[in-house]
Amino acid sequence: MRSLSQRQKEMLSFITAFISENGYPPTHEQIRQGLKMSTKSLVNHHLKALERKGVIEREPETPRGIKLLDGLRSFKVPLLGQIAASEEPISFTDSDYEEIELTPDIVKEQDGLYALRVKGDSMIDALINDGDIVVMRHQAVAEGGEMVAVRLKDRNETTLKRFYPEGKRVRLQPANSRVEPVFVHPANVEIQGKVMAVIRHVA
Amino acid sequence: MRSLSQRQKEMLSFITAFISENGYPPTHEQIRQGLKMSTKSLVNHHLKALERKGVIEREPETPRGIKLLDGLRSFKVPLLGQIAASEEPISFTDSDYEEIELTPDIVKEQDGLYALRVKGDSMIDALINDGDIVVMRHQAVAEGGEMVAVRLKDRNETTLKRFYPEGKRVRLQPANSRVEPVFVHPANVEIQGKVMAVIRHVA
DNA sequence: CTTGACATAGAACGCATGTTCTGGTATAAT
DNA sequence: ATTATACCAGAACATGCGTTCTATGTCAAG
Repeated sequence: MRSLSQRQKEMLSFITAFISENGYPPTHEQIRQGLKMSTKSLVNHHLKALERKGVIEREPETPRGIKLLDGLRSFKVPLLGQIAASEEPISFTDSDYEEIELTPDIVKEQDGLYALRVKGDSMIDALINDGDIVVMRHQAVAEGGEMVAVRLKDRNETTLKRFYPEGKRVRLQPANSRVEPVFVHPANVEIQGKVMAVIRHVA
Repeated sequence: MRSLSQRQKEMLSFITAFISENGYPPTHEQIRQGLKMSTKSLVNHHLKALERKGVIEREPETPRGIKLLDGLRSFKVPLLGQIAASEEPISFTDSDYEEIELTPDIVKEQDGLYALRVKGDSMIDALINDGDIVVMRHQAVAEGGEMVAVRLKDRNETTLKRFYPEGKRVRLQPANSRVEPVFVHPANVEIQGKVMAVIRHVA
């Protein structure tokens, strides 16, 4: 993005604040009043410049038809429940769930996401604490190196580890490089989802 | 919020998606076309109902004057640089920095926040991995139990731990409950900020 | 002195859009 | 049979709003 002049920055800032406050963009007249200009044609002039610089997009002849291109892009993800080593697999049919609001700076891809809250400290060798939120993506097969939620059928236990198929066995590698990997038979493994991100509330 | 009828849910869903896609709300005519209704007065009727149920707010006689009350609320935080055990304290004067977009579901309070990317695995006993992002808040003094970025002057080293003043010494408690705490003299400690959240990109 | 960029000013025009009023159907509960 | 609720339909009206054209001033660079 080319740099903006002082007046352009002011206009962009005004529009951003207006949208935050009101939920919809301002009219040219509202911008004119807000920036203490005497004419709407000056507003149009600056909006054209912001458009040329790739900062906004305008829908022609459309009241409030201004879109910020560097606008905020959050989205919501269902927080379906909890994950712990010893619990039953998560049920995805629950329709009465919380949601958490994420952004592309937390998780790039948005398809098929859900979140789970970690219960207990059994995930600590994945550097995941009790109470952390893991953002998952629905996925029943994994590629080598992906971190997944894996259910070990013989132990009736779920763990979060990096998954490496190695011939006749699977290596499950903890995130903490100082902890030894686990080796299991492929038939013993059920992949419940791929870990996309972890969020920890501290304060 | 009282429960919505089927048609009201459809309308709310349409408006939410439209705003996500376009950056501004739809007109009555756009809603009418989107929901395959034959008249704008029906759109007005349902919008009135959504308003009564406290789901939207409308500015009377205002094109696109619809505000979602459960709207998305993200904000941006400067990503000022890196934090590692052995580096110099972070400079806050850098004006040419990235930003990351967060939401109130990641960090409730928004004042005085900045983010740092962790470099190296020296924070592992705080359950923080190389590459993780810590969201900090400017704060030069800490209360007992808060997790802070602490600089140990004699070792010229920065660490993230929970801070407990205990009379003539300070206890620095790792997040990992299986790791022993560190005891230091209060004069040796310089608090650089309070840890608010940790974000790990996995995939 | 000329040119280009930035900022500014106002009149005029034409289209975009919200709201009200009157009227109807279907279903469920009383 | 009546009432209430949800959903629906269309005409008419009035206001909200974007854009163009013509014009001017200041400052910096060549």
